[in-house]
Amino acid sequence: MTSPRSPRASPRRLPPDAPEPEKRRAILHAAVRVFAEKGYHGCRIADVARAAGVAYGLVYHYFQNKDELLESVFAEQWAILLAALKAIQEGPGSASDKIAGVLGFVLDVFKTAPTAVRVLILEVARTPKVLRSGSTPETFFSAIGIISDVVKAGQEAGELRSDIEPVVAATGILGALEMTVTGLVVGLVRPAGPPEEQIDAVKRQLEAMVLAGLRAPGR
Amino acid sequence: MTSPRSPRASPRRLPPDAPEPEKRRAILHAAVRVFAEKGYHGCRIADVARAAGVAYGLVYHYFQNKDELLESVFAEQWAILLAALKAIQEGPGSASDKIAGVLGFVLDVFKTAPTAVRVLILEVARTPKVLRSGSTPETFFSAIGIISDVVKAGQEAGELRSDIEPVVAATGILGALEMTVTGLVVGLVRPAGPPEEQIDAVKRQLEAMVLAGLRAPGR
Amino acid sequence: MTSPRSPRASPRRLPPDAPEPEKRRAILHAAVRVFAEKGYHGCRIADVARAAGVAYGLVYHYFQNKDELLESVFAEQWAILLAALKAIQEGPGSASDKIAGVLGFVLDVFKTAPTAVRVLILEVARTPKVLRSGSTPETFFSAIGIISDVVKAGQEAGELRSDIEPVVAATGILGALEMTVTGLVVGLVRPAGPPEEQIDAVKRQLEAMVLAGLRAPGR
Amino acid sequence: MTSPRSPRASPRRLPPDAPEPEKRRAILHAAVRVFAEKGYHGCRIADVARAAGVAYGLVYHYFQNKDELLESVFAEQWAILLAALKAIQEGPGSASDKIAGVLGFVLDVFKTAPTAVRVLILEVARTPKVLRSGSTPETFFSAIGIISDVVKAGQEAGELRSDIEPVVAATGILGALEMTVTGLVVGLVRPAGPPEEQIDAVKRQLEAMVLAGLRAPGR
DNA sequence: AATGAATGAGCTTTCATTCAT
DNA sequence: CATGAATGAAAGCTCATTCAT
Repeated sequence: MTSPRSPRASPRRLPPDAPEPEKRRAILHAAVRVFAEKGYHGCRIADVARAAGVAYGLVYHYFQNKDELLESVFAEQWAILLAALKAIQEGPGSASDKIAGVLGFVLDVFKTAPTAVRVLILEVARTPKVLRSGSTPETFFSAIGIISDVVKAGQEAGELRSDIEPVVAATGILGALEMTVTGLVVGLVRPAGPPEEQIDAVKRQLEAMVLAGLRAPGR
Repeated sequence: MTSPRSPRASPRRLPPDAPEPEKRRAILHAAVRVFAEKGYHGCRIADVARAAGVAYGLVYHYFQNKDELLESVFAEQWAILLAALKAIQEGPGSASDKIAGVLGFVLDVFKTAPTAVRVLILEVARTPKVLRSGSTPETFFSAIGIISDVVKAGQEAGELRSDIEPVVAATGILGALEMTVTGLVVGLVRPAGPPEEQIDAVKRQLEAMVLAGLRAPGR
Repeated sequence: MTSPRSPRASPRRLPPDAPEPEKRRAILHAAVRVFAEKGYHGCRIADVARAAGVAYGLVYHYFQNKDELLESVFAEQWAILLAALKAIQEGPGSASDKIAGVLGFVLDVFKTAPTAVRVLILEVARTPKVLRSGSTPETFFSAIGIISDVVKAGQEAGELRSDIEPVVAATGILGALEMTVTGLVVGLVRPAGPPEEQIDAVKRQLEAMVLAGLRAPGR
Repeated sequence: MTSPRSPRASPRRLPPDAPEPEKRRAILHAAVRVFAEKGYHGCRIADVARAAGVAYGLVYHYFQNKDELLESVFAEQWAILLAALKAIQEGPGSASDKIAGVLGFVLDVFKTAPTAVRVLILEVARTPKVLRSGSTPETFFSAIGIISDVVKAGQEAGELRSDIEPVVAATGILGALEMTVTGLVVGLVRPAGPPEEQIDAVKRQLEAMVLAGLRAPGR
């Protein structure tokens, strides 16, 4: 990985107006599945190509190299998450509502696309430093930043307790959320009832716990 | 052709009474450092050998292969953590005290041995499922189990709220803790003041937040 | 950690209709030469690749591993021999004619391609049992079987003596043939005259001896 | 193999009067068993040491290196065979008697020590050229030579046919014998009856065939 | 004599990347 | 755009051999 073999100039980006080629999408989606199953390092380009039903070399037609492929996968996933977070942040409602909204959103996505979430959870921010040169870390920081801002706003409004730094709060929230999803993914957290309701139950409990931990005294 | 080479008779395990060879320790410690720096996949056996100051082949004298080396590293680290968790669980004090104790322990270890924690955090439980065939997953489950038991005891004593399943609570606690440590590792969480006090501050805030989230109403 | 890496999906076998790639042939032929010179264990894949004039990795593109390469070499050589034996068996002539035909065929092949014969002689059927898991042993048994059938037919026709079990006879015939070729290969058997005639002389003598040993009394 | 790492001067030979150390014998015998099972290249010094019940390094105390160990094994086995051949040659009886004696001797040895024969059969004269620098090939030639002399004597006495060169005859005889033993080893040749008698039956048939092939016309 | 930990060259195998078609 | 054969550096693993005890 990251063997800087030939820092080719052209970023291989399609002209901004052209629609994204169908096969590029196929590769990207296949990559998500394969990464989810074997992890970034455990999979070969050949695996992705096969899963996408395209030829070996085509991957290199659309992506500079393996790293860029990973970056693209992450970028796409994070873009969705970030957009949602931003929408929630800028939307109406109290800080508590917004935090609950974030928890709910992630768990809902997990209900419909557990694989994608799994990749985000298990691979992001777990890859060696070298990889950290792309856009991934900034994006990760952004996510923390948004939640952090929501918390700060809540504190200033007197709704949330002020003795906890927003960054620490945001980190704790995301951590609890992430580990809960991991628990679901791994099968550790497995409440009674049909799958759908299981997740809803977990969502309610997590929400209650997190909000109680942040609520300003007397509220 | 390769005659199946009778599946390696000696499990390469030292007799249980013999003291651990000095060089074995050296390799294990070196592995922690190298994994921390480059990640499991990013490092070569040669790196570990060099860092340990031993010959290449000696690694294979003490460990079956790269995987077993990783397993051993994890096993050792987890053993320490689990022992501490158990000691806290069986010790005196209320459920809140014990939970605070767990948070404090992990953050204290981080203060003195951030490298080891980093390996545990960034590499463990982030490797594809298949890998989970060793002792790692059970150990991870054990950790969750212990915290979960502490929570349950607290609930039965009326000290902690009962509307949250112990497993969900335990997962949330560990998640918040882990992400906080990650934040410290990555440099995201970076409160003012000298390093020592920074961590103490984070510890206090995390503790307050977590306990408030679990406290039974009216307490 | 090595995710089990789904057992190599493609058996690396070309579709039965496609013509064999030129380079695959080149590798196979080079392998024969190199095995002949250094023996299976004494040669490296690098040697074969160099002798074939192809890149290192291409060997692994066409063959699973070193063992499979050896198997392929053997399979090819044996296939030729077996086909010839079968043709002789099913052709016209008495049992004696057919046995003489077999002796002649092998020694003729040796005249034109001593290298290939050398590989077959020195490497085949001399490798530990375990190795025998491929197709080699069955093929070897087939060869014995064919000769054995020829002998049996000759016995039933009253042409050959009946007090010797066909299998024993076949084994003796092939053994004498093989050792003779080995003697020629090693330079032990070295009659006077130019090479061509040397071999012919040996052929006549071997034939006379073998047939006299099998002839039915009174013929 | 044969990496001429340090052509140490001392041949590691014990003083000619001293009795052979018990452990040296143990190693030699273990080597025979292990070679028989896995072949020369398929076995490790560790295998031999373990089979002999001695420590790793002791093998190197008694033998220069792996090659010398193989040489010693062969030398010992061949010495037995050669001594027997010579005894037969110099003993009384006609050429036919002597040839029958050779066949009988080898098959008898096989009855009592099939393993040792197997090593001689399957490993000797099948090892890459490089190894041929020791005493092995000469010994092999000697065996052929002795039989060859017996044949020649028989020809001069008018007992055996003269139209076959003694070397060719000797090669054929040994080849038939060797392949027959191989057949027994591999389980290909498997006549009816209890094991003991099976071998005797094979012996009689082989003898009849070989002698008929060599007898002078009119005898 | 005996032991087995220690060494390291060498070999097999993998797989990201290139390129001719 | 698409293909997949071809390349070769890199890394894991083996095992003969040495050496301190």
